[in-house]
Amino acid sequence: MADAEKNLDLMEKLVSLCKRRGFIFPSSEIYGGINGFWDYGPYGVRMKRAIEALWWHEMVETRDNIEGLDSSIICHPRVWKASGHLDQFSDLMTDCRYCKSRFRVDQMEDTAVCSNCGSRNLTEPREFNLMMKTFVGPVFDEEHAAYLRAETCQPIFVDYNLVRIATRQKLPFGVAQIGKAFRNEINPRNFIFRSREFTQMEMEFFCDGEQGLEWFEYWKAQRIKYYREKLQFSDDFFRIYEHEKLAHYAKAAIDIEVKFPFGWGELEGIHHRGTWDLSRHSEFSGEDLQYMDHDNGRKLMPTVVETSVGLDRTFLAILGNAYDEDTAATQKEGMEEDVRIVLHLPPLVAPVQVAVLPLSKKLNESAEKLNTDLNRHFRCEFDSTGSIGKRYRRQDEIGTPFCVTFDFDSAADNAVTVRNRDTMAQERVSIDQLRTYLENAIGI
RNA sequence: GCGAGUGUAGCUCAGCUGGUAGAGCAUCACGUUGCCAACGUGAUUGUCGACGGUUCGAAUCCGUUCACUCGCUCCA
Repeated sequence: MADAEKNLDLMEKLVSLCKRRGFIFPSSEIYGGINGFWDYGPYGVRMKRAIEALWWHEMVETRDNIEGLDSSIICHPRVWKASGHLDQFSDLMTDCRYCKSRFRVDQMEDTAVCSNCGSRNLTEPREFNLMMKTFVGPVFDEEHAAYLRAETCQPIFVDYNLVRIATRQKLPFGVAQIGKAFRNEINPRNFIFRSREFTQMEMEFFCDGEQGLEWFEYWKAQRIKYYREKLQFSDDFFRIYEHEKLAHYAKAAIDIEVKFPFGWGELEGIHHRGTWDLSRHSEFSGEDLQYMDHDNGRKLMPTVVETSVGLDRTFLAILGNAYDEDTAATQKEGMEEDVRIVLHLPPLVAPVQVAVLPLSKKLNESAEKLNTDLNRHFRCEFDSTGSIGKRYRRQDEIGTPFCVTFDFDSAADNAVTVRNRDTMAQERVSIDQLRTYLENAIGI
């Protein structure tokens, strides 16, 4: 099978598995769906929150100089004037009906003629803006227009000084935020890779411009380490793309790209944004956002180094990387082996980390008690239906790294079998040691 | 937004030229089994994506629309 075909196949399998097993559903499905919107089901939300928690822990909780923020989704419209989102994307566009080219009206020499084919058969100019519009208050007129944030970083810049004062942070320090952002993408594509409502995990690091490039290199290294060690990405699964064309204010920018089922795609951007954002907000708000360095009596506009990740894209990358089909022994008539679908998810983000399975329904009571105990420390699931083999396969398909099987000897020897998802090997573990054993295995 | 393809049970799909719906898997119950999708018996499941038209009759033909996939386009 050709690579492209195989990859397409993988995407279809992921979409199907996600729906079937409750990871991700099309939004509003009973009404026919709505383009560019997705719902995270029971297993999906477990995993999504686990990824969020992992990022937050790595970026905020384990660092003294990064503060958290949870800003509103709707901001003052001038925020988007200052950021440039409103003007740059309020373009009037026209399409040539003949050759299908599209032009910005303000860039055309003659607004009645297609510069590509010379046709005069053009559509009426239409306004294109990627920001989602709404109205604040009950009156729906332009004076009350507002926008859902197109990225989570702008409110960080807007609140930067309040955060600094409240926390008494000195440069360099960062502010992180996880939240929804909205864009009216012309054409949402590739499952949850490009949707109109998505979650970003962003951290803006404020520093003295003289150290900007050093901090850029620092965060680049930190983020690569995170993907290698925490999400277990191998070196052939991700790559660094260095921007050749930089925004006028930026000094450096890279993207971390990963191998999605449809090809390489951006997962995270690490950008040196200079003083541009804070300068713009100073200018538009009239508020002086400069920083007073009391150590040397110097006043400066902080430089920003940004790390910006798409949570939904991380989710898709992890899923695609984890999906595997191998073969395993079966007792089905006339068959030696059968296909086994397994998600090799990193245990830290697996929706179910430990499945507790009684070997027989006769053992339900004791096994349920064990499940209740383990549930306090891990994401657990109890299942007693069907044969034990079937239950193992069910767990494989949702990526459960460990199955704990309570059997007929367990009550007597106070031990259970721990079955490994990846190797299918089993190990007898004392119930007293079980929590420690699982914590080590999961990497908590 | 343009072009192409697809849409039938939870999933994968079959339903030829119109006669009002099927398989495998999954799910559930009971029995059996006791560590890798075992077996037996039984059961549940559909506005055939939506709306409209043609027809005595539409999953099937026609139109419109919605969604998904791919290629353009877009992606601050």
